[in-house]
Amino acid sequence: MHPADPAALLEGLNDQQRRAVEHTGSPLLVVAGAGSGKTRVLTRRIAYLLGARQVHPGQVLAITFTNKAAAEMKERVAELVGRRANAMWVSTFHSMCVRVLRREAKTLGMTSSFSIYDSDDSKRLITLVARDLDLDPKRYAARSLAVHISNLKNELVDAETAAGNATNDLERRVAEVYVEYQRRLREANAMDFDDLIMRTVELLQTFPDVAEYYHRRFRHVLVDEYQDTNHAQYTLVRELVGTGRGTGEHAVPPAELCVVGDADQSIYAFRGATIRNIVEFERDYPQATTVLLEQNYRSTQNILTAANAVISRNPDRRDKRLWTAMGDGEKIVAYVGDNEHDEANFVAGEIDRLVDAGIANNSDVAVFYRTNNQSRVFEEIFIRLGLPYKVVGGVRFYERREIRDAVAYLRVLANPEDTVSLRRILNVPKRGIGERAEACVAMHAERERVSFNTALRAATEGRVAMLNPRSQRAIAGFVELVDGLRRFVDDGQDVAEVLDAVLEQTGYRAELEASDDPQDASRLENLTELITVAREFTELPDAPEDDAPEGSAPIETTGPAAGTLAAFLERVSLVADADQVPDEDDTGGVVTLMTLHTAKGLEYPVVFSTGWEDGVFPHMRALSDPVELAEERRLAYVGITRARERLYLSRAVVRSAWGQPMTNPASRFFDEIPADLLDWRRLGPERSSPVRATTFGSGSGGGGGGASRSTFGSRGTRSQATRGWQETAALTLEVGDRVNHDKYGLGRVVATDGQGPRTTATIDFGTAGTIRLMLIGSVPMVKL
DNA sequence: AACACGATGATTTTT
DNA sequence: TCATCGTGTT
Repeated sequence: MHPADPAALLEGLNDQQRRAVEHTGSPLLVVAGAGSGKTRVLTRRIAYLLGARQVHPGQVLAITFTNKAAAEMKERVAELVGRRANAMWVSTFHSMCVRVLRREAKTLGMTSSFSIYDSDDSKRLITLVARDLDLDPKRYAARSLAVHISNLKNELVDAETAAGNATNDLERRVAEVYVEYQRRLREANAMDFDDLIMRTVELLQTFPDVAEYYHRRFRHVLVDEYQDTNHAQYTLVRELVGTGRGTGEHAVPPAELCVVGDADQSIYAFRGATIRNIVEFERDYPQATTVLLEQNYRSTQNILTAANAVISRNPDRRDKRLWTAMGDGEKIVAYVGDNEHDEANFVAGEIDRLVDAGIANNSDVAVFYRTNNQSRVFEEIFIRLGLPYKVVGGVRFYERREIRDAVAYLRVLANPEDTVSLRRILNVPKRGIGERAEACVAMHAERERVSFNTALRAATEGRVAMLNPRSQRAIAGFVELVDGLRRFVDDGQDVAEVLDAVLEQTGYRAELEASDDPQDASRLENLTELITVAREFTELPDAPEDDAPEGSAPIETTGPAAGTLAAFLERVSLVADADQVPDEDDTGGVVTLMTLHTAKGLEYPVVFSTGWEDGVFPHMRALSDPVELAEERRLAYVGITRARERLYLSRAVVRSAWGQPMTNPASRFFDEIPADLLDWRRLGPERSSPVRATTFGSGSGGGGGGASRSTFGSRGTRSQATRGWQETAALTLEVGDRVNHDKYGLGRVVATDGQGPRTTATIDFGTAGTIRLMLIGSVPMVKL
């Protein structure tokens, strides 16, 4: 049992943290600097509500941005209060809204089985709409239209209002697309991510009974990462808290609100997040109390001083100075490489040195960069040195084509009207329903004002104009296939079984198995993985017991019953993190590579923040815009403050961008760090005698190998040189050698053949197959 | 309907 | 550089 002794819950907190935990009544803003124990404050506060203030756990709503943060918060609260934590709503903005919306779907004219469209689905639909409206795809790219519409939704501007407000051509076009896009979403019984928030707001604002229900239920609302909220989310929170101004039976006093955030860590403005929400919190909630957490429990003072110095350059900022009782620690190591290979080589060498010296394990180390493509050079070198690593981010599991195809089938089974998913799988795998046929069906749908699904069924009866008999038969086959699979679902089969049947009966699996493209082998593995996920999902449903406070109406659990297809789809739609940040207890440990954005919220004893070049970081597009530059600076602040003990900042003089070598000046952020904090290991190539381009002997020169090779020649020279060097180093292969190929992955040489430039190697790439490759030109492969 | 080719253009991305 | 997209060919 957890007596949740109130005094114990305040133990070990500093004064400010304690104030935040104990504060009662008025809205509370906790300005939590990086590493200042914000999660601790949130979890203790929740436990304190329960333990000291007799709050029922069902009255608590805690909102985060990520599933990971929600899971962590729930776990840490459970450590304090035990199973009572299960009765709380601790969830992301989006899953919270889905819960509400599924419950109230009818009120909004939807079915509770509505599909959730992610940005890819939404872009597809917008493409269709734009095409139907005859918009020039050059001037009105789907991606850009999607961004515009998303921005409008984030500002809670609906399609009709957008149409009315449009003052120029672009805005009018966007509004036109927006109107039609919403019509199609409704028709497909679908909502996009932004709708989830916007429509929940709409629901609460339009239906006082619904709002009252939630007002009575949630007496405490806590919001994490408040600086990342956009206007819609801000309004949602306000509606959830309520004004207490209702009359008669609607008079429910406002809920107690506690928001936690750090304006200096707002790095998602490009997604509509507005610091305004945190900067002006006090104006929005006049009686609000603010608590400032400045004591840092993560980093050394040198690291914090650097972070403070950089962020202080941002204009219009509330001053905040992180400090620690832990001492100065090491200086920040700085390094200038001749090129990105040199830089990566330095990083790898340093990691090696730290690990050898027993100062760190691989898992203690993270390498950050501004853009994903920068990971490549690190991967190359780490592979060559046998340094285990993991890249976090990039193409995620649920974004892979095969996974999306499989999920689209499931979505169509759950929601027959889901047009985007339906059209996605219509001819996947190829079954002879081409563009032409699809267009005929779409035409029919539009003319008859019926859904695509209905039109498809009309096609099987020959009621669609211009459709040739062959296509008609193919469509009939498809419809039959889907109906057969749906019967499977209706029979109550497990999700994994349904998925298996989908892959089998559609021939999807067979097609991949028959292919000799090694990528398809990995696709097959991913699908197997998806089935495993589905199986685990049915076997260990993690739906919590819902336990509403006494006196309030009982409330449904998560919506769809645990383990069902609907529940699985919801999980898949709202949880994108199948790829995880490696655990520190991952055997032996791996170095973690990620973008600065992904790094937010994490911490590592050793951090390498790389690519500190004007044009890279800060990014080119931010150089001329003070607002964007300020956001880049916050990104620098986030990067710096991830480091606990050792921080390395590095740049390369020359870096290849899109195949062209670029000479970039040092990042301006270097100049913003007090010089005495920096320990420059290398200031760059000596100006007087640039390192000569040497000829490339065979692989003897270990150690500094690539590092000292100059790239100061002409452009052509550089790329030739690098390539030549990789050739000799990587391509002297013997039977038994292990290699890593860009496309085929890890393999072992089983045979070699031929001489000189005609040398070939036969390599067993495991599941990707055995392949014979010529070792000529720039082979995308390295020897391990 | 399916494939092959050249033009294009390319931050960051919790949901 | 490299993946995606639209166009043209078989």
